[in-house]
Amino acid sequence: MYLIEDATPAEKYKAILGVVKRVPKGCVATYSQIADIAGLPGRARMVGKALGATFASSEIPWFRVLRADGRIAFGADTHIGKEQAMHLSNETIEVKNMRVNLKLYQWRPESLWGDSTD
DNA sequence: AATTTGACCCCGC
DNA sequence: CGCGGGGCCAAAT
Repeated sequence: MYLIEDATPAEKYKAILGVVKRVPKGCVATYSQIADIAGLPGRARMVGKALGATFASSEIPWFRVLRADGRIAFGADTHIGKEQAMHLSNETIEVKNMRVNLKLYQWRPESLWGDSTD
């Protein structure tokens, strides 16, 4: 059986980016969540690495990835930070003080959450 | 080849 | 909310 853990770094990055692409418009995910879904639990940092390597690729919704507390990973005074906040706002995601309410916008993949009639 | 760095996270205090 | 400490691992020094 193929384990992503045994794959080359390049393959891991591809797996990570593949998950990021699946984050739906209007939703956000956290670095650790992406790592977890990609089959790489505990590798949140690698998600940042992967995104940085393919930075601003039009195919990848990098701006939908936030830190564990819902904060944007860049300062409010940085160009990239403002750009990310703008992208999110354009998707009707409310960004206050560089932070998003995960309770409201976090992506819930059905494969992991099952069909709860919450 | 050893050390540091980085779009991170979790725990305890 | 803030700090320190440990974990994580590929890439850059």
